[in-house]
Amino acid sequence: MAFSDVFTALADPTRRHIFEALREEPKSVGELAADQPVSRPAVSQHLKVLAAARLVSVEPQGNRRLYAIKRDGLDDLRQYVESFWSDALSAYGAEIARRMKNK
Amino acid sequence: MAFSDVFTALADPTRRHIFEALREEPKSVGELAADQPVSRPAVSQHLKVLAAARLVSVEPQGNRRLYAIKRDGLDDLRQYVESFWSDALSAYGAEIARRMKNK
DNA sequence: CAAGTTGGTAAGCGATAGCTTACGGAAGGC
DNA sequence: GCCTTCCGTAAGCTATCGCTTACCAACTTG
Repeated sequence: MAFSDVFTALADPTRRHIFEALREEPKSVGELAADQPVSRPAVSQHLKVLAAARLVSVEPQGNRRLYAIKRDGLDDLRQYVESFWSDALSAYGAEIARRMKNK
Repeated sequence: MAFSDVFTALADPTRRHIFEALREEPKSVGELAADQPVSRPAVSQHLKVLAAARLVSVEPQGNRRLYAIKRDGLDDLRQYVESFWSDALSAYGAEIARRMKNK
């Protein structure tokens, strides 16, 4: 499943910060690294993981490489959460019902 | 943030399987372990992580402990994804616009 | 009360994740 | 053609994760 890659990608705090830094606008690796407490190669490795999870896209622009948020990974995540929604609701209701019954 | 715990909890495949096994109904540790390729203590440790992320709830019932899906963690996750939605949409649109412009 | 379930915790291990430094290659500026 | 900027990759180290076995506590049942 593609869920696995997305969860793994967003589980790391540094990687999540990088991802969130792209909310405003597409940025280059250097710009992203400037805002993080880790080295530039580390950021580059994180971006590779984010790209594999289809959370970001790359577009070479001259000398630099512009990274931007990509919808695909977020779509997977959203779908996963939504698929749990009705189940969780019913389970939640059953939980409440059972507690009232036990009382 | 509470997001971190949720992402970390669902990043591990075994832990996600355990979590998904609770979709149907609340189960005991032994029942959960029977469906997994790992030992019972491993399942117990995974449940601890899931509980810390507020993804499952526990209720002692006699000799056993019944675990069930809890909404709180899923709520956090959903909220995180939703908060990205408009941004991702606009970024996506900007991306398309830029590509058309470059062409 | 003794024996059998059920499950959480501790200790220890092998594997992996994330970081750093060092290097190489591609594009821009002179 | 050089020199600089920008960035990806390789190698290696340390810390952490997930697993196992061993142990112990709580409850149930005879």
